[in-house]
Amino acid sequence: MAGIEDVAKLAGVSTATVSRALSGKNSVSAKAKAKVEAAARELNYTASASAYTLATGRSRNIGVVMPFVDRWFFSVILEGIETELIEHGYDLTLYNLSGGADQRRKIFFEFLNRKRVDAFITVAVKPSEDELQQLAIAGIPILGLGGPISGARTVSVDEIGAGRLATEHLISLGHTKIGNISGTPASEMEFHQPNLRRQGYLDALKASGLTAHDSWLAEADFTIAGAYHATKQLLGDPRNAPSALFIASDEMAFGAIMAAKDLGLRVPQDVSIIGMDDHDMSEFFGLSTISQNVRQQGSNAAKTVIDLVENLKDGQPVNVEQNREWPGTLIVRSSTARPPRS
Amino acid sequence: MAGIEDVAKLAGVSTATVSRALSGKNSVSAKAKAKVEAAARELNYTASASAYTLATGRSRNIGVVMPFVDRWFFSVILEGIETELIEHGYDLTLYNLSGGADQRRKIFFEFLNRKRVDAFITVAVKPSEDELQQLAIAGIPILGLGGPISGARTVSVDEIGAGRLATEHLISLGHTKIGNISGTPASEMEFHQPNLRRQGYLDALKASGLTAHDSWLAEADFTIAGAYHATKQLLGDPRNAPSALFIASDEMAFGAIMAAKDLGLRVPQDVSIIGMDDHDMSEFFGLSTISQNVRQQGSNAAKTVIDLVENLKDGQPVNVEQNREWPGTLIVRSSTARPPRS
DNA sequence: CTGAAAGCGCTTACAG
DNA sequence: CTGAAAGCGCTTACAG
Repeated sequence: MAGIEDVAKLAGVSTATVSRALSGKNSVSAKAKAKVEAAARELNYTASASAYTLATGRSRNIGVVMPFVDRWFFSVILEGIETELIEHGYDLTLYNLSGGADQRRKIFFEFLNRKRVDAFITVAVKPSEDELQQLAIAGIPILGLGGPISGARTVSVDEIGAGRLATEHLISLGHTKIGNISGTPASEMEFHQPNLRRQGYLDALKASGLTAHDSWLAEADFTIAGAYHATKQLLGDPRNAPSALFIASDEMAFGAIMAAKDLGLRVPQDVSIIGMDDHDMSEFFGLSTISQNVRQQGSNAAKTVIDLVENLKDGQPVNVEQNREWPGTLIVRSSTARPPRS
Repeated sequence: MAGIEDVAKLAGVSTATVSRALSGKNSVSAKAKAKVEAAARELNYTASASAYTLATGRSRNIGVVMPFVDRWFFSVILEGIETELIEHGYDLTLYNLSGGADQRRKIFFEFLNRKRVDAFITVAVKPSEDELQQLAIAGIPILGLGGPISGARTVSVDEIGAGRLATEHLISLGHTKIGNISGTPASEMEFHQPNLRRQGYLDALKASGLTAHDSWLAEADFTIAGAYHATKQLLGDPRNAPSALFIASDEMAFGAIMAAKDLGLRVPQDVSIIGMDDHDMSEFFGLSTISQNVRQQGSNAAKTVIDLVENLKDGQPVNVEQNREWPGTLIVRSSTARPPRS
C-alpha cells in the first residue's frame, strides 16, 4: 500500500504539498496539484484513517447505537443512515445493544473511550445519567432519534399527532367503536412511543366526544403473533367488539388482519384496521397506515449529525438541546372503510 | 479525556510500563501493574484507537459488506456478527451496497484504502476480479459468507443439500406432484443460492423417480408479494396443480400460504408448503422450513474472522481458500402433511 | 505557493 | 522488570 511519502516522491514535491493538494483546502499551484493527483491515482493512494485521525482529531466516522438491528424499523433506519454517510465520505460503526446490560456497559464505557467516532446517533435509546455524563466527558456530540435527550439534539416523529391522525381517519369514516392495540416496550431502552400513540388516539376520541371502552384497549409486544392473539380477544367479543382498530405498528397490524380473517371477519367490510410505520409489506396487505418515512428519518439524521460535527465551535457542537418533530403522513389503502351498518 | 501520559504520571511509572501493564502481554511487576490499573480506572482511560492502530498496524475493527441491511436475512446475520465482535473487543464498520454501483466503487476503491479495518466479512457478495485484486493489494483478509470466493476463506450453507432435504420431506409424506418457486437474484451481486436450492429439489425428485412438470416451476423476487402471485398461478391450475410446494425463502412462503388461503385451499390439508430460512415469523405461520441458523452463521463468521486476523503469518492469513459448508436443518411445523387422497 | 519539522498518542525493540 | 526514544503516517503552524 502506498503512503504519502511514495506519492510525494513520485510527484516530486514534499509530503506537505501532497496533503494540501489532496485535501483541497489550502492553496497549491495548479501545476503541483495536477502532479500530485496523477501520482495519487497511479499509486491508488488514500490517506490512512488512523494517521489522519491522530493528526487532526477527526475520524470521519459516526457511531450508531440501537437496541436491535434485526427488526424492520431499525434495519431500515440503519440503511438510511449508512447510505447518506457513505455519500459524504463517512464511515459507520455499529453498536447494537441486544447483547444486554454487559454489552451496553462495554460500549458506553470502553468502546466509546477509544475515540473512534466523531459523533453518535442513538436510535430509540435513552441514555442513563451515567452514560450521558460519559458522553459529555468524551466531548462527543450526540444526535438522538426518537425521544428527547437532555443536552442533545434530537429528531423524532410527532407520535401523538400520528395517533390522532390515524384515529381521526377512522372517525371520519363514521366509526364510533374504535379500539387500540399499543406496543409494550422492551425493558432496557425506553420506547415511550407506544404511550404517545395511544395518547393521540385518546385525544382524538375525546375531541369527537367518543370514549374508549376498556375492552377495546390491549397491548402486545410489537410482534405479529402477539397482536394476532390480542386482536382475537378484542374482536371475538360477541357483544361489544369495536368496528375499527388503530394498531401501534404495521407488523402488529398484519397479525390483526390475519386474526380478523380467521374469525371470519372481512377487512375492511366488517372491521377496519390502520397501523403505523408503512412497513415494506404493508402495500401487499393493503394496510392503511401512518407513514413514518423511516428511511428518510435515517438519512436526515445522518445529514444532521454531519452538520453537527463539521460545525463545532471550540470543540463544542452548536445549537444543542433542540428537539425537532416530524409529522407522520396518512396512507390510505384498502384496510379501512365505512363501518358496517348495524 | 485522559491520555497515557496522565495515567503514567498518576501511577508514577513510564508510559511504556502503562502500555505493557494494560495490554497484559509483557512482563510487568505485580506492583506496577496494580498501580497502573488503579490509575487507569480512576481516569477512565482507554487507549485511543487511532494511536493504537498507527503504532501497531492493527485496528481491532472488522468491515462488513452486504448488499442490503433492511432484509431479514441480512439484518439477522449482521446482528449475529456484531454481538460476537463486541464480545471480543472488536468494532464493526458497516458497508452496504444498496446505493448502487457508485457506492460500491467508492467502498472498494476508497474506503477500503483507508486501512480502517483488519479484515472484511462479505455477505452474499461476490467481488469482481478488480475488487478482489484491490483486496489483495491492500492485504486485507476476507471471509466470504454464502458462496466460494477465489483466494478467500468462505463459509456457506449447503444449498443443494437443503433443497434436497426439503423436497425429500415432501416426498416422504407421499407427495408426487411437487412444485418449486425459486428466487431471482438482484442484479449486481451474485446470489447463486436460488439455483442451488432448485438443483437440490431436482436431485431429490430424480432420486425418487419423480419428475418436475414445467408448470410446477416458478420464480419470484424474494418478496412476499412476488411469491403470492406466483403461487396463485401455480395452484390455480385446475388440471395439474401440485399438491406441495418447496419455496426458496420463508418470506416468499408466507405469500404462498396467503395465496393458497385466498384460493380456498387449506394448508396443509389441500396443499403442503415448505420454505427455507426459519424466519422470525415462521413459527407464527406454522411454516415447515429448512433452518439456516442465520444468527449463528453470523457469530461463527465473526469468530472465524477474528481467528484469521489474530493468526496472520508474515502478514498473510493462513489456510486461505477454504470453503466450509453448513448443513441446513429440517423444522417440521404445521404447513406440511400427507397429500389429499385424490 | 512550498518545505522542514513538530506533533498527534500510542507501542515496542533496545539497552540496562 | 523498566525507561528513553524511535517510529507508525499523516496534518499544519511556521518561516520563507
